[in-house]
Amino acid sequence: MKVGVGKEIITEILTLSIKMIKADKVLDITDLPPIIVERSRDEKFGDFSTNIAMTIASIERKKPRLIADIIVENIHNSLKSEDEILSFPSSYIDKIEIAGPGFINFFMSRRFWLDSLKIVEDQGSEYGSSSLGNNRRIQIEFVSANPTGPLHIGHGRGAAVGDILANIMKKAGYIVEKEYYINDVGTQMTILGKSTLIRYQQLLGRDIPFPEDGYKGDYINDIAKDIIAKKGEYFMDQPEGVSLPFFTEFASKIILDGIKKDLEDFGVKFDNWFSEKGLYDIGEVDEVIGRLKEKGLAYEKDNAVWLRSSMFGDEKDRVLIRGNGQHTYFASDIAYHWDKFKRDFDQVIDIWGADHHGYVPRMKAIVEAMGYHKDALKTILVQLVNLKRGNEQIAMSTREGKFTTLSEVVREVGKDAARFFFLMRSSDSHLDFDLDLARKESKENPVYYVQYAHARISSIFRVAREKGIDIPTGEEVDLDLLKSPEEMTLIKEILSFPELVEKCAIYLEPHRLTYYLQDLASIFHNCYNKYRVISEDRKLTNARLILVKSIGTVLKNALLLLGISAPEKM
RNA sequence: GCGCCCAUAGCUCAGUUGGAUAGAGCGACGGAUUGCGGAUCCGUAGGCCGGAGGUUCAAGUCCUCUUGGGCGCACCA
Repeated sequence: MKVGVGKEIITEILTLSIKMIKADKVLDITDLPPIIVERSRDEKFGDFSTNIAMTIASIERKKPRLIADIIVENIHNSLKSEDEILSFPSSYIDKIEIAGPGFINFFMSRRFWLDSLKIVEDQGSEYGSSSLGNNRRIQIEFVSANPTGPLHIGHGRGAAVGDILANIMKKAGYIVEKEYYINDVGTQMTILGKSTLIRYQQLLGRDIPFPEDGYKGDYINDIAKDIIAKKGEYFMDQPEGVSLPFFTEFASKIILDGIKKDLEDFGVKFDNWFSEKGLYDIGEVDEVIGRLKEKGLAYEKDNAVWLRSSMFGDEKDRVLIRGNGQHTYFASDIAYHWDKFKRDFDQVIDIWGADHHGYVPRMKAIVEAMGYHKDALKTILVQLVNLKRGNEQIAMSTREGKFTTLSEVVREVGKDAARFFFLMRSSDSHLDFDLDLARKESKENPVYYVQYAHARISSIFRVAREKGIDIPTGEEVDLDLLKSPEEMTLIKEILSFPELVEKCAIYLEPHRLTYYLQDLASIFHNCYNKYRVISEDRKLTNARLILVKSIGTVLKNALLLLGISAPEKM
């Protein structure tokens, strides 16, 4: 018997029914559209709905309600049939209605929901997993900030989105690799080295101006001091050809270590740190440009090498090697993505700040030029973050080196609140991050609200134990005692979790998780205030303990996906 | 000038990828506790989905135009 996701049951019976209708030639269905079953948006419309009658109607040019009638009648016959043609008991379906322009609405029985609830306990921490991904390999690349300064709050949002999406994709049955691409060559690195060198010289008393485009943050001074402590005045009279490479490497290493530390404190761990410099070292950039030339996709003009990206939907061709012989970042990005695809990922996902959106068509173009389907690369653009304290906006200026860093935010509000807040909006919406709200310990703060629900459940079990009530297992409990509409709503919400995880994975929209958690917590708190879990009625107590335990499991599993703690006490 | 994103309740935002009577949180107002955590709950008010056309059985959702905001348009990164 297949218990659980009701959609599967409904899809099965619809498929069977339509097959029979076709076979009996009751209806002439030449071109069957996909059968889509959805959770009904309103209780009045039952638990599951399908618009299949309408989609068939539009193809066959018949009346939708007529087709719905035929389908429903056939389903009734199947349900009544003595032959075991269905993989589930017919008592799982209470009622089927045709409504509106031709929707078919399915009302599931209490027995179906109560039976289904058991899978939550059976699966425990695995609950919510699915085989959607079929072990397909995907890579998610995110953050990838230049090692020229500490991560700021915008990187934090990207980090949260990437890390949590990775957790979701794993839960949905993908094999996921998280990667950070280190831009450790090029102009910005040179500027970093120069900035550090000049600070070094200034600290040692040389009166020289600081460059306009230099990195002005205090951290540069700190690094310069560090070099003085280790090397003294050695570099004061060295030629730039000697000192600059040292300063560049020294500074970038310290900054990168800082980035790693910040990410670790934020709960983000990468599987792979990929160096751009490494691409040059093994000659991959030149190799890929050579191949593109062979295929006629790159050409020389005006002393530079160009990619024929306009052939693939980009608005113009782009330079790969400049007239002065230097590669553009685009060149190494091509080599990098070529390398990614060589590593045999079924899907590559790049998460970028929205200010890079102009780059998307270019990258898609190159993926196609390399012979892959353009959807093999997906990009998520994360919009910017405004930091606020209550109603007051906190000014951020990266140019001047005064900006709120990720580590400052994490230190102030904690990792849990920060991760949750970054996921409170869809990625393509601007995000106002209210530091005051993130610290508040009341229901206004959604993180506390959700964690509180979990702590409250833990507390119920503490009390139960104190009263000598053993925590029951599903086998010995009569779930049929859960009769109130609020309890049914809770059960249905719990049972929609696997579906939610799949939706997050399919649409690459991890923010849905925080909305789900708030809904679930709210329904639980409501029910909690209305009914007592622990009462004189031992059987009812047991049934409710099972329900509450299942809610706790889902809250915990969802919080775990967010990388947020599920506290027993707060 | 061209391109991308956004516009939905006073505020901040969801909206099951085209479905039925558009939702939540916050804020406002009014209520709830001899018992499991009041760090909670319930109720009320609040809408021309920025505007105008179009596509179809059906549009907040898709197309065109338009208004306002954000961000990009280098042989920069």
